[in-house]
Amino acid sequence: MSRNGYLGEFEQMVLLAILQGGEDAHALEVRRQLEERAGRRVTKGAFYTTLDRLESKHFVTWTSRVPAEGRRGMPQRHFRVTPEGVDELRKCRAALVSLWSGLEEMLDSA
Amino acid sequence: MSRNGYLGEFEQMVLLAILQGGEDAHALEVRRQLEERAGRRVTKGAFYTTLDRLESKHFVTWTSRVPAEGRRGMPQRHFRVTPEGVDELRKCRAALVSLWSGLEEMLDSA
DNA sequence: ACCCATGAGTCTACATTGCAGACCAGGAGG
DNA sequence: CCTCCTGGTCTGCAATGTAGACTCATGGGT
Repeated sequence: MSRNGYLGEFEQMVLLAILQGGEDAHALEVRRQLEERAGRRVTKGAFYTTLDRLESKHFVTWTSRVPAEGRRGMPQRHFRVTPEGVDELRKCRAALVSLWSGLEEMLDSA
Repeated sequence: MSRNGYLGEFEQMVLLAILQGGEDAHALEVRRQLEERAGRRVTKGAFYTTLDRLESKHFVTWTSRVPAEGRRGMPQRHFRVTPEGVDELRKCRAALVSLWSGLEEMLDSA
C-alpha cells in the first residue's frame, strides 16, 4: 500500500468474482466463479494471498462465519468488495474499454 | 517464457495500445495511446522493458526504421502485434467480459 | 568547430504481484 | 483415539511493474 496502485490482472479478477458471488460470497463460491468464468485453474495459495493483499489495500473486507446449518461446523471467510474496490474496478474497466474501442471485431469471437 | 502464461495487466494494455496505433505503430505513438486512453503515466523504463518481455514471448515483433522525411535522422522502433498476441488478448477479453457480465450497471459511469 | 540541450532507446535494480505446495486445525466417522 | 477430509495459513520463489540513470547521435547556438 501503495504508490499509485493499479490492480494487478489477477486481483481484478478476484474482485470481480466476489461481486459475482453475490452478497458476502464465501471463499469457495468466489473460487468457483473464478475458475468457471475465467476458465483458469486457481490454487489456494494464489487465491488467498491475493485476497489478503486486496484486504490490506482496503478493497475487500471479510467476516468469519459458522455455517449454522448442520454440516461442516467450521468458520468460513465471507468476502465483500468495498466501495473503493468497486471504484478501482471501474477505472480498470474504463481503461480497457477505451483501449478496446474500435478493435472489437478483431478481438471478439474466441 | 513462460509457464501457463497469462498477460499481466500492463502487458495487455501495451499490446492494445500497439493495435490502436495502427500498422507498425512507432514507439512514441504507442506510448501516447497508452497515456491517453488508459489515463496513466508511462515511463520509458516500464514501457520498453514490457515491450521487450512481450517480444520474448513472441507477442510482438518490431523493426527499426529511419524516418526518411528530413527531420530526426534516427532509427526508431516500430511495433506490431503477432497473431499469438492477438489471440492472447482475445482470451483476456473473454475472461473479463464473462466476469463483468451482469455487473455493468455497477461498473459503468466512471 | 565546440558545447550544450534534446530525444529515442538501453540497462540496472528494486518493488509488487502471481503462484505453488507444504503445513495446520477442527470435524466426521470408524 | 486415529485418520481422512477440508477450509484456511504460511513460506518462498518466479514473473511482472516501475523508476531513473545512462548512452549516443542530432541539431542548434555561438
